[in-house]
Amino acid sequence: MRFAPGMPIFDEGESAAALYNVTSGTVKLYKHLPDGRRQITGFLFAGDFLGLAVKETYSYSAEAVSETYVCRFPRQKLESVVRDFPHFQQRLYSIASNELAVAQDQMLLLGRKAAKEKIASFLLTLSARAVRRGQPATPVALQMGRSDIADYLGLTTETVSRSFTQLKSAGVIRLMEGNKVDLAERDRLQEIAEGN
Amino acid sequence: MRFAPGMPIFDEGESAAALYNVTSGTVKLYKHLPDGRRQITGFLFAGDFLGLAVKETYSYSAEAVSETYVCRFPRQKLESVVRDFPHFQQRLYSIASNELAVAQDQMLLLGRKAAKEKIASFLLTLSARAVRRGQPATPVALQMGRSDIADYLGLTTETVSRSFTQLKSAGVIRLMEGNKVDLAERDRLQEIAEGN
DNA sequence: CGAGCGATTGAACGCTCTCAAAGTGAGTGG
DNA sequence: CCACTCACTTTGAGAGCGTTCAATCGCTCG
Repeated sequence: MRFAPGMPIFDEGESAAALYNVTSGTVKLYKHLPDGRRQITGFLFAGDFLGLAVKETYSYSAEAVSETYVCRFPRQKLESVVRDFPHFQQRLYSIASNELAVAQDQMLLLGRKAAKEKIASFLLTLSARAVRRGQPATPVALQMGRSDIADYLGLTTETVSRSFTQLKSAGVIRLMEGNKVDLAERDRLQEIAEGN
Repeated sequence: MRFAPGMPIFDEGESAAALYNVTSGTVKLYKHLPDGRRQITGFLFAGDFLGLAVKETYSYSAEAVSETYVCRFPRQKLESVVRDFPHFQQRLYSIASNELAVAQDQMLLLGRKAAKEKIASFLLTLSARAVRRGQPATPVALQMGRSDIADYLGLTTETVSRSFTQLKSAGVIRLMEGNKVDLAERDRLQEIAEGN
């Protein structure tokens, strides 16, 4: 299935009818408060899964950030596959367990890191994930806008922008055309991410 | 196994040798930054599991908050049980998937809620979990100290204390002896938790 | 070339933190 | 039984970081 930028893949509360795998592109997962405040709980890239849920409905919304292709596994079929190949269940557990560890790192970031530390951590995480997909560690391509980054890190777009500027002024990163960021001083960025 | 208050159950980075189930008591899970800042990622009560990890080492530390009894399942044995009873694998997946949803709620709290909203949400969550364990919805017993609550909600002890005082002054809650909190106006508390 | 959206920059405010002190309660020993 | 200690909580005052509100900049697209 193809999704254009900004298109919803599914919404919080919808019946959880399928599991998806991102083939290419970028997806964001998010939750809303009644008054409109938003928290993005994760960005997904090629190879990532979404829709892992035991519940009857999705507990978050998913939306394409850039042009995205996903592979859809209807829940019924998935369940029959799992019955025939118990190994798949183990794989699902492994994925969920891994996402849980990522979520806990993100809690540490949201609860205890300062703005500049959040941005530094974010860039390093994106870089590491790019490497895992076989892409170079730098420059990092930011598929998402400042407002998505802000809602992911628990900040405002203005603070995100200011933090980027500060890191740029310090020579730690370089903002390039095409919304790419060159991690000029990766070690220094690592130190900043950890609070030094 | 028995753990006195403050005793570590396992530490981040340790070899993940076992899965635990809390029989009685309270456990906190947390992560540290190099400079000592701490984020508590969860509190566990009777019936909750800890140590769900596919990785070789634990990605967080676990410590008893009150006197706690846990049931320990060595990983090896667990794996053989899972091999013989594939249904267990499904159960593990279900638990992990559920914790993931809880973690996402917590991200929304940490990233987007104000101090008073965080406290209100916290009290309601504790109450709901107490009900699930067959206990009354109110009063809620706070097994953990202010500093643990602060590190769970991404606040300081002072702010936690002040927020409690504000909610008390507004008549929404009542602070009782034995570190119990009476949710006098549950509806109002719910509204505050959601930002109204 | 103008419209429009997102990003950046600026100025001022306010929520939460920091630092400090006082209050409270449980446990200990005289 | 009471004074004392120690840890934790509460309260106060002031500062700072990130937000809010607002304006400008820059790019893309029609």
